[in-house]
Order: sequence, then C-alpha cells, then structure tokens
Amino acid sequence: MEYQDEDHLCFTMEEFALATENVSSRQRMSRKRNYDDDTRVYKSKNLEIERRRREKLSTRLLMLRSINPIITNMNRGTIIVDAITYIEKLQHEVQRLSQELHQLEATSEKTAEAKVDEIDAVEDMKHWGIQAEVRVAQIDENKLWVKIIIEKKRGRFSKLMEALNNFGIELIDTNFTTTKG
Amino acid sequence: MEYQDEDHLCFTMEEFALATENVSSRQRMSRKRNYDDDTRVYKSKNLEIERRRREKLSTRLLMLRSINPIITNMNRGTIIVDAITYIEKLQHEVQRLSQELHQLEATSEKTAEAKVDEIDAVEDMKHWGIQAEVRVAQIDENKLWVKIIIEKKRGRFSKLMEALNNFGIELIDTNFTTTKG
DNA sequence: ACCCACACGTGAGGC
DNA sequence: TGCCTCACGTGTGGG
Repeated sequence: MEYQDEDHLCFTMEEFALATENVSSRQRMSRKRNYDDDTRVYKSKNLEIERRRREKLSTRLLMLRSINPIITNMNRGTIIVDAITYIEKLQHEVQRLSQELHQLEATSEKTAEAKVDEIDAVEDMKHWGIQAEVRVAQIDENKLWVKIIIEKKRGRFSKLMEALNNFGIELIDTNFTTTKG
Repeated sequence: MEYQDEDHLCFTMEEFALATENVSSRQRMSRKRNYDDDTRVYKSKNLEIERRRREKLSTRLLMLRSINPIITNMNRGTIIVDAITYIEKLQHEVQRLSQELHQLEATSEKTAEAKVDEIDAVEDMKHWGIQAEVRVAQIDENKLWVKIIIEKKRGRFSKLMEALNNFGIELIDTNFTTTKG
C-alpha cells in the first residue's frame, strides 16, 4: 500500500536514486509517514536538515584542517588526530614559553631590586636634602676639577667612566663616595 | 531472485533489522553481491569495516573533546568548532608569549654586551700581561691601604663598595682607574 | 579485482 | 508534539 509510485524518484541525481529506492515493501513502521504532495513519493522530513547538518560538519572539518599547518592526510579521521596532536604541541609550547618567561623574569629580579635601590636613593636624597650637583673648576691649562653629586644607579658610574674615556679625558685622581641614609 | 530469505536478518539487534530490510526488490545493481554462506543472507562486505571506521571517528572526537578545556556543548559539530576556537586561542597565546619573550631578551641585550665587555677585559688582561692583584698594607691602627686589580665587570665596583659599607669600613680616599686595551 | 573513505537517506531517541 | 542529533547500512568513486 505504501510506495505506490516507485518509479518516481525524490532526487534527480543518480546516486540518490538507488538509496531512495531501497525501501522494503514489508514496512513495519507504525509511524505516520510524510509524502510529497505532488508526486505522492515518500520524503523524509529531516532529509534536507540532515543534509545541512552533514554539510556544516564537512565545512567545519575543512576549517579545522585549514588552521593547523601540520597535515598528514586528507582523511576525516586523520584531520581530527592531527588536530589533537597540534593542540598538544601548542599546549606544550605554551607551557615551555611560560616557563622560560618565568625564568627570565626571575633573572631580571635583580634589576627590580636595583630599581628599588634607586627609588630608595631618590627618597634618601629627598629626605636628607641632598641636591644633585655638578661643579667644575679649571685647575690648569688641561686639568679640570669636577665634583658630581647624583643618586646612585646601577651602571651609572661605569657609564660615566666610559664617557670620559671616550672624550679622551684621563683620570688622574678619583674620589668616590657612596652614602645610604 | 535476490534476497530470497527476507525473513532472515543479518543482525539480531532490532535497529539493524529495518535497515537491512530496506532493499528494493527491483535491484538494478550489476555488481556481484556477497551472501553469508550459511544463512544465504546478503551481507555487505564493508559493514563491519564501516562500523570500525565510525567507532574510530567517535573515539577520536571524544579525545578531541577531552583535551580542550572549553566545551560549550556535547554536539559533534560544536566539538569541532570549540576545537577550532581553542586552537586559535592557543596560537594567539603562543604569539603573545613569544613577543613578550623577545622583548625581554632585547631588554637583557645590554647584559650580553656587558658580558662581551667582560670577555674583552679578560682578553685584554691576558694580552697585556696584567695580573689580578690584591695588596693590603696597614698604615695606622685603624687605617688600611688596599690595592685591587681586577677585570672590569658590571656592578662589581658597586658591590665592592656595598660590601665595604656593610663591614663598617669608611672610605677615606679612593683612586679608581679603568683601562681598555 | 579489492580496499578504503565518504556521502547518502532513514529510524531512534532525547529534549 | 516537533526539532535535532546520532548511528546505521549501503552505494560509489578513487587508488
């Protein structure tokens, strides 16, 4: 009684034809079934919905394959396993980079301490009323007397020495004093 | 002529029964078909192979879902889109960490320069035959004369000053000379 | 010829 | 009830 018009096909494409034909005459289904009103051919309700679903899944798999650079095969299963390995690799890389960054931050901790020292120096100078000062007096034709009061900073003295060396100034006598508090 | 024993089922499970029944009597297939030798029932060759394939795909999807912490839904499609977003997030995080690490390495470039300077200092001392030297002479009851020749290193002088300060030694006169080459 | 991967339509079941 | 997702068996094309 069902499927009276077996010659009619729901779809024109040939690959769909056989599939739609594959329906037994002894149908034990108790459900009400849907027919196309025009051709009186059985048409599943969720046929195109299922088609959309498959299409979405395929496009998403293609997207998943497109964003990971390491591809071993085009297979649907290998796409997923490649994505898994890629995710694991990315996780390990993130962990490694985080560790390296943490280590480097610990290395530059001394710099932070130095900066704290510098802040302390600035606070000390403010607290004790010490003013930065540069005084220069000419002693001889080519001899200068220089007095510099600055807050202590790491490497500042070395830089000063280097600068004086670069200017060709020879250091005859250097009196160097640091005060804290 | 085909499917003479339609009452026999390939599989005992009921959900497989209807599917195996869904074969048209007007079979246009020209292919030779496979029958089970015992029951004379049609059995597709790649039935279990396809079942294994589906099973593998499902387990891989479960693995893919298990390794990413951000899950919005259990759906097959959302697993993939969640994996895509997670991969993108991981990629961005790797890029950000790499940038930060590169920046911090550029910051510590000066340290590398200082190390090169130190190597230069060592080479200079070797080349010019300068020996590291520490000489101490007692001038008074509580006055010392100290002469130190060492290779230049960044912060070494400051550390020496700090150490002397910590020992309670007061600096009366300091003569400081650096030579390069 | 075979093997494998995929797309197809469909029923079952959960919400 | 309807909507949506999944698993199923199968046909088909490429290697």
